Amino acid sequence: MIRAMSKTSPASALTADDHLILVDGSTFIFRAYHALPPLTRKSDGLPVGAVAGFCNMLWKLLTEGLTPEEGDEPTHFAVIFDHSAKTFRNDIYPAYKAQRPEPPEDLVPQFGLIREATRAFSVACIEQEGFEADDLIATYARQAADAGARVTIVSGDKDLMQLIGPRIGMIDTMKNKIFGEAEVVEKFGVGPDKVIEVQALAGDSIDNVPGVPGIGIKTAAQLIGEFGDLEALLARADTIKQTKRRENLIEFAEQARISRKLVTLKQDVPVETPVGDLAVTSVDGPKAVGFLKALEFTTLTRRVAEATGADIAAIEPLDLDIPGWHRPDGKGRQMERAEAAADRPTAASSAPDELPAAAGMTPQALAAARAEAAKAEPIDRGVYETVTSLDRLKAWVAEAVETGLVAFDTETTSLDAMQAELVGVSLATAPGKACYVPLAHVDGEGDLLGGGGLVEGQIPLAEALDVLRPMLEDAGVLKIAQNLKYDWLVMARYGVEIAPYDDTMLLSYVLDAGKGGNGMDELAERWLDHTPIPFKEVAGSGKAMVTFDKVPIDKATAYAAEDADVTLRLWRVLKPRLVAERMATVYETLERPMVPVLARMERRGISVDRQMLSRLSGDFAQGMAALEAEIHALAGESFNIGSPKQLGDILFGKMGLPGGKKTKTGAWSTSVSVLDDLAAEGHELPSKIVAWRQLSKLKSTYSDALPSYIHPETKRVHTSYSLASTTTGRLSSSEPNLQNIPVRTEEGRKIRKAFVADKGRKLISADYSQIELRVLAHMADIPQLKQAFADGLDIHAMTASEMFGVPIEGMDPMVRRRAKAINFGIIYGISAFGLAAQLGLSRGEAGDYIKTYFERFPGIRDYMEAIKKEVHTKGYVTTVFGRKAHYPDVNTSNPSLRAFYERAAINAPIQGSAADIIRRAMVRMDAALAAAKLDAEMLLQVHDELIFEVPEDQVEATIPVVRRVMETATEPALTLSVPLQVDARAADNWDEAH
DNA sequence: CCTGCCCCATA
DNA sequence: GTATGGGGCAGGA
Repeated sequence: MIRAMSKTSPASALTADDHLILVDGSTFIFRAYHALPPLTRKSDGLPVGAVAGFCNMLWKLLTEGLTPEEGDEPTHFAVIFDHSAKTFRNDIYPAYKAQRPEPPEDLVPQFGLIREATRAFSVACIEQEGFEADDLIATYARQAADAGARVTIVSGDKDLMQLIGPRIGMIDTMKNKIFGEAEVVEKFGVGPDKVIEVQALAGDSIDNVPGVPGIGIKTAAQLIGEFGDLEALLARADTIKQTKRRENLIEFAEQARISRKLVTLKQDVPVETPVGDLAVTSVDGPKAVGFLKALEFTTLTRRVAEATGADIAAIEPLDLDIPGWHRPDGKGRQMERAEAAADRPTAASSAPDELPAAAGMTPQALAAARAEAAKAEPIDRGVYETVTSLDRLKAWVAEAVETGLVAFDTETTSLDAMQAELVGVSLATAPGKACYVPLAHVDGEGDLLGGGGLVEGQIPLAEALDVLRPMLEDAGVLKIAQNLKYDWLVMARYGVEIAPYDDTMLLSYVLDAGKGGNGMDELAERWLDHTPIPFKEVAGSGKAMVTFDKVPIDKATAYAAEDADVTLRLWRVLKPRLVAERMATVYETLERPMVPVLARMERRGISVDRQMLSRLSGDFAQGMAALEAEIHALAGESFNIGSPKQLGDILFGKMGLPGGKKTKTGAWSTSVSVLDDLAAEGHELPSKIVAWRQLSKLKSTYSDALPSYIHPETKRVHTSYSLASTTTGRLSSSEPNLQNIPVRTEEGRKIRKAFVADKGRKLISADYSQIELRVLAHMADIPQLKQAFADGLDIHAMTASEMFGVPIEGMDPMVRRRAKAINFGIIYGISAFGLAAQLGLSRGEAGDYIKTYFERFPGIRDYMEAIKKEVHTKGYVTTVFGRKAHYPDVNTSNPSLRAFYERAAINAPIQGSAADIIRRAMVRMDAALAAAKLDAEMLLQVHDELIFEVPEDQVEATIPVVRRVMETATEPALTLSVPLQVDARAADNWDEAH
């Protein structure tokens, strides 16, 4: 039972018979707090849940050791705590663990209590200034192991895994999991001896260990496996093939070295208490019972009293002095606290929370707790259910309705939501509680004869939809999805309109734009330390790839249910951050409502004239053939004009023309600007190349490609908008990209002409005039610019007039052109280098222009300096509506990279505010048109332009409505100090409407 | 077949 | 000088 004092002083060295248990007290208390149900002292509501968990664990380990077997009790035992937040690591890297939020209010009083508990059980309670608990644990473990003793570390902290070895084990009592070398390999992909190398590369967002950007645990393990250790890798970083990875390894080499220092535990702390002094002594019964009685832990008090022979009745409860706790004076308050505590969501709870769920917990604390809990909870794909009966589906739906929230995901036959056929759906109602409902899986064995038949045991699609539809449309059930627009579109095509909803991709985007991707796999790595099954693994890739309906149902369940499970877990991490980080309004006004707006636009599509494009392709081909013949004749040989390499050899090798710019990889550039310069020197060939390139581009990218996107049923082209792929808040368009349809050249505009209204209808194009300069004038508060916009002046001419002192009347077009280039340059975060390139000036001349500009508009320079300062201190900048754009690497020591991030940061609030404004207009547009009883349909968005299709006889009525919505889009949240101006026109095709 | 590079279309 | 997506080529699988 209780081991009597087994060692006498001097208790110096341990022996091979000894067993040292080291409890990581600081981690334990946080994890116990989040993992265990909240508990308060009956008499006054003192929160004691974590302390109770700690005492139980301590007692069990002291009396039983790791196993209930006789003789497994420890000979030495210590609980180690962090002394204070600041350690030697902060001298190496000031930001280390700087992100740590304040602990939750109801945890604070438990810090002292847990130390009291340790002493009450007569166990060594160790902490030492300047060192983390981990370093002390490392030092003691090393000393004991070197002496031949067995060591068990009680912790769930991955940072301690580097210590694991033949004599040193680790156990997570909270999860009942033992960590040996195999578990370390599973977690880090390398053995314990290489863990620090991996951590140095991968970093740790929770502890603020920077690592190397773009490298996570997976990549780090692979690199370390290949190169051996960090230094070997850094020494040969230039041999890494992936450009971005190579650059990052080179650029962030020092950061990786610092990270390595941060994660390396110190094994030679000059400990104040010698390891021999950690010998277990018998528990002082009355002392322990007095303490437990004070906390009103009845069961444990009785158990300890029995084991030690102490008389409970005779022992007075200890009078505890509890810092951080104020005994409430009224019973009402106690009840309130107790109920609130009981309400607190725990890791295992599935309480639907629109927040705040936890009284006494700040939003920041809740968000931090959720982040920690999410990583602590393992994901077990084995528990997912395959739903094959209507009854089970009804049960899941009932569960979702009861819970009030459900993560939802569709599995389909295509990535294109407009073509995708539903194959199955997955649901999750709580972490780990997820299912997959196969609906249209077919026999994978299908050869030419058989196969293709529906797999047995699936619920008929129509019946399943009838059960799902009420839940998916139920206003009382929050549907959570990752990239909901896709699922929304698919389900809309099956007659289901999902609402209300949250989208984890958009949550991530609104919180972390610029910090990395927002895809599910990446988010799962970042927030759950989890790698979901790759799609490749269930469906194959390349030629062997099959559609999801061919995937065996058991594999499909593991994959699909996991997606719903992961989505739900991500939501539990990300949603609380909205409030904590003050981003709820941005999410709710600029992101979430865009989902159905864009989905409807995509579903409508736009008509393109296939015959017209086909003719154009023929014309372009003819033009190219003619030019090709001339080019080959001039070159004196036949070569592939489309190959920049071959072209460079001809121009700068064979023909000996003077090369201008070099490309990144050292080859001569053959870009238009270089070819134009050569043409200006009188060479004939380059201009023909430019002409050929233009035709080639128009043909391959547009006239050949666009018809292939015409939907077989709707006969229209349906682009896909991405809401979350730019740092600034702009949308992007792909498959096909309809945001880069040519407009600048006559030839290019022929493509645009092929975008047409259907018969009896017109296209309306409405675009904001100079919206970015107007936004800049407002944000930087520039009097001349504001006045010019108020007066409706030509802004570029006004700029030229201010700068060069010439009258606007009869201005030289060249002078205006320069001013225009400068205005654009300002928006892009101007540099003399860039302006010189744009205007064909010397760097010095361009620099003089910029100087003059700043003298005339000092407010612009002040604004730019303020933005730079902001991005360097905060790591992000914001738009007028509060959207954030993050630049985590802006503080790099690489000067040109740093300047690049600074320019991006200057541009982001301008571009992003304009993007916010048009988003607001789009969110309101459908309702405004409906209210005016108009049938206009919004089809496309091109950053500052919206394209509608309208019945011919409604054109005149529609234009004013569209214009009003767009021009007043900032209201009522914000009134700009400059007017917004919208130009709108209608025509049969996009070119003429624009 | 995949990836990086170059070039180029838009705002 | 900002923000994107995409086609063709070339090299390494």
